[in-house]
Amino acid sequence: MRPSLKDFKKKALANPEVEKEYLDLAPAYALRKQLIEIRKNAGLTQEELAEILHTKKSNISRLENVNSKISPTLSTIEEYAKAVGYKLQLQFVPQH
Amino acid sequence: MRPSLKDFKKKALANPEVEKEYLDLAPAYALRKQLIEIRKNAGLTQEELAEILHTKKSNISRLENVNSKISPTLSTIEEYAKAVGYKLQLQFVPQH
DNA sequence: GCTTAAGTTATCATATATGATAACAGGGGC
DNA sequence: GCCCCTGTTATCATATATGATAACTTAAGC
Repeated sequence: MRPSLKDFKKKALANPEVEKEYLDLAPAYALRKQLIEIRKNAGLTQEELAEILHTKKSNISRLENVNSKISPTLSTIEEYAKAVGYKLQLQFVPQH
Repeated sequence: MRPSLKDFKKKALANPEVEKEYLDLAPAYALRKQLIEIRKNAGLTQEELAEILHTKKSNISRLENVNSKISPTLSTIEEYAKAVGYKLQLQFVPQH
């Protein structure tokens, strides 16, 4: 029997309730999921997107990866979004 | 007679139409204006906000300044927003 | 089972954002 | 006029994001 952290995550995220908590928990996680989603919408692989952005697939992976500890710059996110046909909008919403 | 770049900017931004073009032109500019706006809404000076964020007012100025060439990290913006009572929301909107 | 495609992880080099300090500019109040 | 408050700018040191390369995992296809 192998370790099952990945399995756990997969199953947990398949549960809509857990999913929501997961997204609420850390906005950074939500970002990664959105990035992946819009890239897939564009029908691109990490490698293809990397080429458009003149970088390498490993860097795209790092950007999308939930386990990543980096806090990307706005321009990185903006360029990523643009490359897959989206534009980034920022909104500041008052707390409560 | 003194150079009037600042005057020009002040007058230009006072014009609603120019204002809109200005904001459309570069999202980065819009960001700076929003940052200043939410800080003022919180009734804080740069120095007061700097203290909350455990940094210095010169760094806050750099962040807010339109002439700044930096592309801040998401965490920087998030922490700024939180400190003045807002939360940051990211939206990816399809082009056209 | 092998191969290929897609994504991950580790590592290092480089670029850039951030922190700190100091000096300066402008405005308002007195 | 002189302060004080607020924000700006320049500079340097440090932290961190990004780029590049290589090796690895996993799944899908045959």
